Amino acid sequence: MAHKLVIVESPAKARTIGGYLGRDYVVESSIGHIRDLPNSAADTPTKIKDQPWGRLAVDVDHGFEPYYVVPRDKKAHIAKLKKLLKDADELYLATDEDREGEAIAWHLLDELKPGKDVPVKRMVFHEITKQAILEAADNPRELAMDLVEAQETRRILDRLYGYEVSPVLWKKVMSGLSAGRVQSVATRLVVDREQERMKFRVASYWDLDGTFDAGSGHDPRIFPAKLYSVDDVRVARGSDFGNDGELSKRDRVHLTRADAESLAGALADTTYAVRSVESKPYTRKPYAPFRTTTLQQEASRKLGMSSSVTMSVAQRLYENGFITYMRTDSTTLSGGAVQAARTQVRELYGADYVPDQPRVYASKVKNAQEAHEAIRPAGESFRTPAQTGLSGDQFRLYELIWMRTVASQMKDARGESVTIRLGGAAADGRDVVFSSSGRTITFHGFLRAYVEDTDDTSKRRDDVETRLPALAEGEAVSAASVTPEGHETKPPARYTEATLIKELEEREIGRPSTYASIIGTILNRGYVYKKGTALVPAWLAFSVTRLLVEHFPRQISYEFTARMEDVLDDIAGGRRDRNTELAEFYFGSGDVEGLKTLVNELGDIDARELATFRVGDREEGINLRVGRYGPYLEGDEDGPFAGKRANVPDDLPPDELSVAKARELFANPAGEEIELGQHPETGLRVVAKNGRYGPYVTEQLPEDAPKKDRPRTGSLFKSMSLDTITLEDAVKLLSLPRVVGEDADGVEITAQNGRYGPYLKKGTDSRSIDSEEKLLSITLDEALAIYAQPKQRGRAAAQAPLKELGNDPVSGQPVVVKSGRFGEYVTDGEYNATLRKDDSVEDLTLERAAELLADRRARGPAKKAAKKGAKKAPAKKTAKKSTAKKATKKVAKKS
DNA sequence: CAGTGAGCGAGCTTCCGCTTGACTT
Repeated sequence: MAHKLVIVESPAKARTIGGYLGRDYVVESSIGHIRDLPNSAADTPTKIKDQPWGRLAVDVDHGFEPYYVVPRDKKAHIAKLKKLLKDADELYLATDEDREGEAIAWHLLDELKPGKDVPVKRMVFHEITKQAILEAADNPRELAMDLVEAQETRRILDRLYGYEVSPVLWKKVMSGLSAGRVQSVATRLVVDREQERMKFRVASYWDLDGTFDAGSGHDPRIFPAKLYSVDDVRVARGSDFGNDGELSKRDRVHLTRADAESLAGALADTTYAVRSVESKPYTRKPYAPFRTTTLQQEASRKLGMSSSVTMSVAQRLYENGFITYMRTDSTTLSGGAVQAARTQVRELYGADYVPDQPRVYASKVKNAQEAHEAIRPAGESFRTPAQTGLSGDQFRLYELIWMRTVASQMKDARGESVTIRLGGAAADGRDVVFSSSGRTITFHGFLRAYVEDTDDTSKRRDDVETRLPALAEGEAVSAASVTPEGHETKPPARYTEATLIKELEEREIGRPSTYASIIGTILNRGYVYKKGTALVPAWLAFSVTRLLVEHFPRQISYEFTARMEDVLDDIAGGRRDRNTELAEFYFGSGDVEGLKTLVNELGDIDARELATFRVGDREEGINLRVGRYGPYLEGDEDGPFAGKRANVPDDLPPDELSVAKARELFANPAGEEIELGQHPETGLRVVAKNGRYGPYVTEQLPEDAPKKDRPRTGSLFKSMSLDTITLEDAVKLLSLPRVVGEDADGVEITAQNGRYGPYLKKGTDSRSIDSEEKLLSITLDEALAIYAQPKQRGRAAAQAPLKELGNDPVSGQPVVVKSGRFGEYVTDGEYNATLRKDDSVEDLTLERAAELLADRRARGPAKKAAKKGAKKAPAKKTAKKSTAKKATKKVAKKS
């Protein structure tokens, strides 16, 4: 029977909506985007691979035309959708109403290609309630192609940014690194904050902490107050100092310890009078319902969940129908949800807590696309946490969301905040004022249900009460105690996952669906690491950020994304043109240099300079350098540490690398070594360390040993670890190479560990052996037996194929799968093709193997001599010719 | 930044945004 096919983005949404729409409709999901630019060479179609822009999959010379592919794991799903469409008489594209959703709708249309007799409609809704869905089905619109263009612009710009700038980092900093519009700015935020911390100079300041007695009859009778001013000049507090440790405000008196102590002494006999009592009404509005970022922040503060844990717990709640969609930038509640919340407030707290009018929360997020509701309990009436039957993290997160939603429809908290100033004269004639502030809450309102936590420990939570006595102006008060108190300013706090995400949102960088993964990216790349909950930048991030700031200032600027959003809005509104904008970004225009130009001009970037950071002043002569094996210190040629180097522990936060710390590291450059004891024969100290080639043991020669005496070393066997290694093991390792014996001609055979693993050596003839343990145990007979065998030429060749697939349709040669140095590959005897990411030996068919081989063949014979100059002539003459051609062509393109 | 001996298929890394998968006992 014919039906109408509705396609939404999320399977859980499809289920819900299917229930609302009834039997005439079949509701399916796209499961997000269904097509995208190929993300790696393996997925790039052969026909564009050899184009100069093939790596980008965007034809930058012809209108920035993108080449989309359906990812392998989506193919089956597309087939399913096509099948459903076959029996449909109408297609409703009901993806989210935002830029990405509009693009998904267009991709669906372009990929499913409905027949002319199947009308296509675009259906949009912002809340998943029966009424909203039915209305949406009755009021479809057309696809907004300008919005699709805006999304394409965003997609292409991100591709060009990421895939052009990342290779610059591979060349100049380290292979495998990445740069992108979002991650690079996120990293920069963390680096900039650390640099502020490094520049930070602490300020010490003092004040007086007083305890005052309001006299009997007052409740409370005793109350605290702090020194506020001396001779009408305000006493400096922490916020009055800048990061340089200097007072940043005028008209402040900076008290030292001596000042504070002498003033306290002079106040010993002072009596005080109330100078002023200022009372203001205190009102506090409830917080808006959760959106993705605020949920992540509160789950972090209240439940200690990381952003990724929060999202996956929320995902499960969503899939099981407990909450609405969790990736949203909207704080809007549907009418039904508002009613449900108000009902719940009445039931739980009484009618007094229900405001007359429902509360409406406008979005605070600048580039909000508001395709969804706020995150709230699902349904038209809310289940209390106890009614859900949930447990563990799901229960706790649901409870948080429920409380927040309910509280958002409660009355304001009301009360009074009071400031009391007490004045008195010191023995030396100075006039002093103490100040005390209190807060009383007369009606808690929403605070009974939910109080937001704060990241800033100096801020009071909204529900904290401090009661003060009801004093009147002129009333006399005595001091119970006046104590000098010392304080120090604190450096700006490091970002946590939650505060970094908050910062990114405020700067319009990233989207709800990506906040958690942005953190994942910068952690995975090694740009930042976590120390407790704090995000600490690695030195690598300093190098990368420096390169980007110096050479891609526009792209790495904090405003880049916000400006891009404005442009995209204009494209979506038909006021600007996609190609003009992309061309400006990529090729430049007027005095704006394009990305392409910047990338091409990078030959002169000095990688060494980029990776060098001065520690302390020039005179100290200390540099930190970011090396392939991590950060290390190096002395200036003309400085006190000339020629010296020292490892810097990977987990030493950059702001803790003081000059003193650097000197300490120079003094003990060995870094972390594990003391194993004294060698029973030589009496030398034996230690285990981590080195360039992994963990190893070595012995410490006496300081006065001649320089050419090298200490013996030995890599740990794979079966050993630095945690468990014993002196006994170490002694064995140091005994290598071991003399196994002599052959019939009197040539010595030794056993040792090398770059390619354990092996035997007889003169210049070496043979691999199969276990490291055998280095210690192999006998002369066994060794002679190995040498009696002819030498194997190459490990790969010696191994039997993993699988035989039959004959290749092109070459007619048998195709086999083998395991080699670079992983598994297929070969027909002439060409070898490495298996791609998604291939497995088990599932590999001859068809797929032939595809890989054809792909490989299309790129021509292996180019052996191309790189390091021809050492040996390649076996095949024909191969040599085309190799040379290929190589020249490539060079020409690069320059 | 410890120090080592052969000869072996080179080819790939990377962006941001949408959304959930998961071969088995």
